[in-house]
Amino acid sequence: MAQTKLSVRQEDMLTFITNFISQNSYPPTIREIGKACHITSTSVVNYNLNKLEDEGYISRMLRVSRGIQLGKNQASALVQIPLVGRIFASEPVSFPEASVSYAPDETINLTQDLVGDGKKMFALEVRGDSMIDAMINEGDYVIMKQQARVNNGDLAAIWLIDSEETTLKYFYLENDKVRLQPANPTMDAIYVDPSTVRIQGKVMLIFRQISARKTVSVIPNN
Amino acid sequence: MAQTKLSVRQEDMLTFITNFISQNSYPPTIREIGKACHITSTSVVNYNLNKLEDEGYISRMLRVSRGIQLGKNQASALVQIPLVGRIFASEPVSFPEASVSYAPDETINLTQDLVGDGKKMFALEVRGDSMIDAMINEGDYVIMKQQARVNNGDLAAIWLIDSEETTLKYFYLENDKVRLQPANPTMDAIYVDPSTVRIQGKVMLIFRQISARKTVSVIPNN
DNA sequence: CTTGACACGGAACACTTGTTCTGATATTAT
DNA sequence: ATAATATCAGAACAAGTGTTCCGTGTCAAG
Repeated sequence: MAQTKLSVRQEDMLTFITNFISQNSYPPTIREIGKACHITSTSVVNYNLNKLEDEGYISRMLRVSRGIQLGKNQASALVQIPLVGRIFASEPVSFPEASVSYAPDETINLTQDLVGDGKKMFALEVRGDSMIDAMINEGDYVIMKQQARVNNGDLAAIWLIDSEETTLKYFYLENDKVRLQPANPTMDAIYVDPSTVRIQGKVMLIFRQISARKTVSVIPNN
Repeated sequence: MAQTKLSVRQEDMLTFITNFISQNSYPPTIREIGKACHITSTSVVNYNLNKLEDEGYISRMLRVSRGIQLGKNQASALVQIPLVGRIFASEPVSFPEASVSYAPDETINLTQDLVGDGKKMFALEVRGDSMIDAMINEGDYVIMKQQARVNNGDLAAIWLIDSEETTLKYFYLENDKVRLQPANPTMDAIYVDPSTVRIQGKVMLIFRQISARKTVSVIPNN
């Protein structure tokens, strides 16, 4: 159970097992592992499998064919995040009521290692190109987690009460002033009073799916 | 192949298989199914498994122990994409040789509805902030597909022979000239001769994981 | 009634597969 | 150098496992 270093061969086996399972959705046999990792003897595979089990990377079922389970650290479980709508610049992010059971038209499947447990998270599609200061394009998807407090350095959706608009900026609380730092490093930060902002949520992930992009209307702008 | 109704026994088997997999993370054997569903003969289990396969509820691997896969409707498949390195601006994207079997240090798990089959795809982590014209930040991950040709409108990694650097730009072939359009709509396109560019690949996906971002060194730039 | 399709049970077979044993080689400690 | 430990290869065995064949019963159509 100690966290000693894995041998090259054991690393090899572990990655193969992981790939095999994600590809076939059932674990490989000892001989399949051996063939893939260039190990001629089943006993050696068995030997190293026991090592992997000792280290906690896998679990083995006694006398069960393909009885290999990945350790807790490995499994990249899926998370379904509801796509709740579009986000326009200068509009508040409207989160759905958490109380009502909600049936989204569309859900976005992501892995847990990207967004965590997915609790209180919603996906928004970005419309309009006025989020360039946040380095976000039209068509991008933003995964947000609804929360009223964020840590310093988080990219947050912030409702500016005075100007009545929402921006996505990195949030820093400094000396009783809130510094809102654009993601674009060439742009300047703005400082506002904490009472004039309301945190709506925190951005967990941004992604841009190029392949699905419609033929953009690009007119060379000279 | 028709969507006829399943028999009671087949329903039974299907629910058992589903539960078994989610509990053990490997599929059951024919005899395990038989025992759980009170079927004494393996041939009957085999018979009904084939029925289930005909109806599309499961897939079976020939002569493979525990070779049962749940139907497509159940899980959106995962794709593992190797993280092959970092990408700096003005450097050519170095794809790994497709011929050699390749063991990546790290892989990125994504769902198929985001990147497709994942074939010939590699993940790159962006270093340096000189890709702002492509609306890409430092720390972003770029999923690229290695290919020498792209369609008009694709975001492509392009090696500029003259200036000896790689840029990510939207690619348009127009009147014997190549128009390279920055993703940032406020920036101007450039026109080059087709002989001076070489397409290295196509960008499939870009994502930015905010939560994992290290505390950025942000000095207010007045 | 006869026929055929369908579902089932039992049994046997051949291959798969986890396990174990023996011995060899490499690495490290004494 | 010597011993101890770790890693490996080959072989063999027993149990697991998918497949197939044969026979029986049910039920609806002809």
